[in-house]
Amino acid sequence: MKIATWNVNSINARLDHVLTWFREASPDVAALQEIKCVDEKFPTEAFESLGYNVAVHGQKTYNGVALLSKYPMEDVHRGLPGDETDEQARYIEALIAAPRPIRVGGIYLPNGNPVDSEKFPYKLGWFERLNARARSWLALEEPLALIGDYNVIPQPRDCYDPVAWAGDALFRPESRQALQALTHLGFTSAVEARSPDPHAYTFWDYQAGAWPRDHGIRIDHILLSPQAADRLLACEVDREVRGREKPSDHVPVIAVLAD
DNA sequence: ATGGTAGACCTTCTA
Repeated sequence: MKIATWNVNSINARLDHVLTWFREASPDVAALQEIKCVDEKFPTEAFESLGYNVAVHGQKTYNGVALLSKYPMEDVHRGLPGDETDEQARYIEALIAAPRPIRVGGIYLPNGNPVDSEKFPYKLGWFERLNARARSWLALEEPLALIGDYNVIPQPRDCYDPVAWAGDALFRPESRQALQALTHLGFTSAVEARSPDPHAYTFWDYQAGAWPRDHGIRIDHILLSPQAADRLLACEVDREVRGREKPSDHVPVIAVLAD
């Protein structure tokens, strides 16, 4: 089973680019972030024609997440529990009804910049809610994948210039610590476990020639519960996609689990 | 050199 995550930076501005990749890579399950549209504007039929079931948690202009699955999806939850006042569409989860079922959470974690604004505590609070959700799912000891744009650079080697990123919400100790705390609940990072690339960047800014200079960062992650990690065969970052026409600033990350 | 790009949407916010 191929499980993918991709921040597409507007699904409708990038539909041809995204569909081309889906035809090539043909993931069984995919989580999309930053669809930047309400549910009714999501191109559901285009994905259905490729054989996917579609679950969307959209929002006007900003954020928005979706799950696509070749298998039926059950027990779909939209929004991260723990704060009824949170109106940002950043989380969707479903039980993928494959022959060996797996629960998948699609994550678009808040950016958190600037750190002296309310956005940084929002990021850390969101992380606490995510970790609480993860803890309760892990207690079931079932296959689970929490995948998406975490907006966290885990280690200095995961960015081209750690000094340039010091102080940024994506690299602040509080952010890295929250990701580490989540991982230490019992998750395996698929990229760290299986990617041959020691850097494995997943994002290159549109500005300042970041892509041609390979000024990237690794912020899109696939975290697997022990029952899912036991089946991990391979993981890759599809960086070639960044060099195509009209790309997203993120590229897909794919994990392959034994069926 | 404090720049630069992209998307949604309508003037500025988010990333």
